[in-house]
Amino acid sequence: MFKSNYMHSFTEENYLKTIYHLSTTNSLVVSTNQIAEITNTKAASVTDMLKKLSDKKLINYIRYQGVTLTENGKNAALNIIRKHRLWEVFLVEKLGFKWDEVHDIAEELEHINSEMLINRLDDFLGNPSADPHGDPIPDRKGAIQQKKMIRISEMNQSECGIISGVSEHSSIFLKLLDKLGLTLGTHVLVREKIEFDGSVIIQINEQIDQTISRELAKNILIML
Amino acid sequence: MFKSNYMHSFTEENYLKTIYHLSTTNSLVVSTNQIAEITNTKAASVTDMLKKLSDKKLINYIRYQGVTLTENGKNAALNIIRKHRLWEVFLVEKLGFKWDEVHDIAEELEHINSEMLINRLDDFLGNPSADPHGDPIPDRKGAIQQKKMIRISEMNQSECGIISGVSEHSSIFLKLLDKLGLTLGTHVLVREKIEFDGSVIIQINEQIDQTISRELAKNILIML
DNA sequence: TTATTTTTTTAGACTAATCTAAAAATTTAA
DNA sequence: TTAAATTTTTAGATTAGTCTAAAAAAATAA
Ligand SMILES: [Mn+2]
Ligand SMILES: [Mn+2]
Ligand SMILES: [Mn+2]
Ligand SMILES: [Mn+2]
Repeated sequence: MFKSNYMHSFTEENYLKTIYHLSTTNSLVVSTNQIAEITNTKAASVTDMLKKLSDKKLINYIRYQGVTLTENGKNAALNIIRKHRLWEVFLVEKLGFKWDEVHDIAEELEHINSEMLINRLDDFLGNPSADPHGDPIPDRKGAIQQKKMIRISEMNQSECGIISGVSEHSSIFLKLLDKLGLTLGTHVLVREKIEFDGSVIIQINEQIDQTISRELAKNILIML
Repeated sequence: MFKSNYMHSFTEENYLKTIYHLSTTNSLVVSTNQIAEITNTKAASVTDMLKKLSDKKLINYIRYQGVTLTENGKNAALNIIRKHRLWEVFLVEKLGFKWDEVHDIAEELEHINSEMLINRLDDFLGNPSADPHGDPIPDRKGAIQQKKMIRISEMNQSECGIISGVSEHSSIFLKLLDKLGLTLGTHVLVREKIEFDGSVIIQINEQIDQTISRELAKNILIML
């Protein structure tokens, strides 16, 4: 078993992951302040770390201009995300955790360093393609197959589909979805879109109708 | 779920575990140099840490006189050992690792902090009482049931028993035991003790006879 | 296009964990 | 019971990651 990639510290890994998430959800180029906000640090600390990651050739960094991940940096980030999501599957599928309970534990487990471990875990779980929140799991080469999903708020009247993901991962949000029966795999049909407040009336699993707020509709992802 | 014990750093946890192991295998009182050797640090660094652990009331420390664990320190150490051994069981039983491959990974996993996680893992594994090396697993209260075992080197001629543990955990030693068929659960009968070099002729599983060196005989533990 | 606001970086300091070298205490040996 | 050797502690530095305050650059507004 040979060591293919360099070791990065716990902290460096968290920065890389943060930059990856920001660059895929917002603009490709990520700013110092954005990173500071997510990592709960100050801009000055971020600047220090950006210099270090740049020295290690994990990011492309020009003063005052924001950063992007290099190929190496992107691979490192994807590997951490792979580990995070596989551990989340393990916690839910094997240990019986709820989907709103696993994130914090996975934040710790994602830093365990063993390629053999994570590949065997992957096999043990049956090589899942998505985590408990519907997020895709990169394969051992870092390839990620993004499914096309739209938010309920973007659906048209009488369109239907299956709940396949969420764009908000807080415990309070996920527990609410549980309560409303809006878990992954649920069939949703848009009955009516209320223009006044952005709320949406949906039919759940071809049975009851329910009104959900715009906030909810914006954060539930549907595969048509 | 309430937080019962304070958080300790990764490093503090490793010192506590080291002190526990030294105080149970050697004398109760542990010296600075012993700790330095196991933790791969220098005596000066150990002294610094001992002051910190003493301030936190995890050890009883008097300058120049060595340390013992307090009740809190012992509980913290046992909790880490519990996690280490449960993870080792998981790696072997669920992911198919060999007993010589799991220690280093468990050294990382033992620092994951979640009581809920470890208790669920315990249940998932069927509440095992020993790890893959035969070492007892403390229960969730820290209680440990030590089985009485003796080394092959201490057995008398024509005594027999079951291999139930090892007192050496290096990969090279464990792989050798595999090769010789001396894994946990193997039945051993002492045929003859060679005085000249301390080697022992044993019968394995009521079948073939084999001569093992004193070094081997000293590190294999038997339950009579 | 100049002035104001916002963002980012630098300067200097702090903490945890480590080190080397030297001093102090303890143990062992003569 | 004194001298020598060993062990342990202190003193003073170093590194990673963080902070606050101030300076510099960029973006926005007048
Ligand atoms: Mn997560
Ligand atoms: Mn997830
Ligand atoms: Mn081990
Ligand atoms: Mn073990």
